Amino acid sequence: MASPCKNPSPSPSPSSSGSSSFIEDDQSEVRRGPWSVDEDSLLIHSISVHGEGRWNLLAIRSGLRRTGKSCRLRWLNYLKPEVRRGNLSPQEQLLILDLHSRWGNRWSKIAQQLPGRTDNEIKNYWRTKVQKQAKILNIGTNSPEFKDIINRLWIPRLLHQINDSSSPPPPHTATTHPTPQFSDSDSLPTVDGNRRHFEQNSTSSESVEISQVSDPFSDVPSWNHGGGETAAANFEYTTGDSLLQHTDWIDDDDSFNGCLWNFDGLWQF
DNA sequence: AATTACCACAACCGCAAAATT
DNA sequence: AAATTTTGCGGTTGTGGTAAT
Repeated sequence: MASPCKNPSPSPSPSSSGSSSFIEDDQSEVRRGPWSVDEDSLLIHSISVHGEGRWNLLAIRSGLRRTGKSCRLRWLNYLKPEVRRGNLSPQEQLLILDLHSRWGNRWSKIAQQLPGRTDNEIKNYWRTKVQKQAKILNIGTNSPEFKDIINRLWIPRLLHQINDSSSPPPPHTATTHPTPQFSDSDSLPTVDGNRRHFEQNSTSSESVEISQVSDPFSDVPSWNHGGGETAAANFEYTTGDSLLQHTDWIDDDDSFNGCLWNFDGLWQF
């Protein structure tokens, strides 16, 4: 395949460089690879005149030597004014984790719940952040173990970040965070304007609470500097049906713990 | 300073469903 | 009703940028 590139405001004028990253055999061939500024302008103009849709026709009418498919993708994933760029907020990450637990790899469906985010972006997030960790831990993203990790470690950390950003730092004494219900819940995040919140499940017995015996984040910016004790051990997850206590597979396996600390990287947004 | 390894993500592909002719 | 075209989706890839060595 010809070569797209990480190019937030494409692009270094491929036509002038003769860059090898463009497949452009002759004047009649369709272009592939990164879009140039001129192409973007042309596409935007063409859409403003003809509107979205009928992408093949639009590609022809615009004079772009691109496939309709390529035009559509460029517009939807990059040029469309609503598209938001930049790091996913903790709230957005939380939502993605939750929705993926319900819907699996239904990226477009998940993206619909995150205004301005594209399915491609969410997919990339999942692959680069979530799947990577599963790979490091040598477990599948669908495995109960991995879901447990998400519930125990990832989500509390995101909640902590959200708390930090939305209110003054909580006291260091034990705090209780109301948390969304993940994975096993039928409740869906709801939209309140542009803000989202999670509806507590009607059955309070299923609501998830984190009782922080101590706050693993209060003193250190990242988790992996503590040594023997895992952060997981500092949480209890009450689900009503079960009290998720730290499991043997977490605490007994040093090599696993070593891997677990790789979660730190996930928070470096 | 040079090299290597890894990361992030834009853009591609194939396929299937939906819409149109 | 069948054929064709368009649209949308999920998976994958290639490469520039960056960090590590």
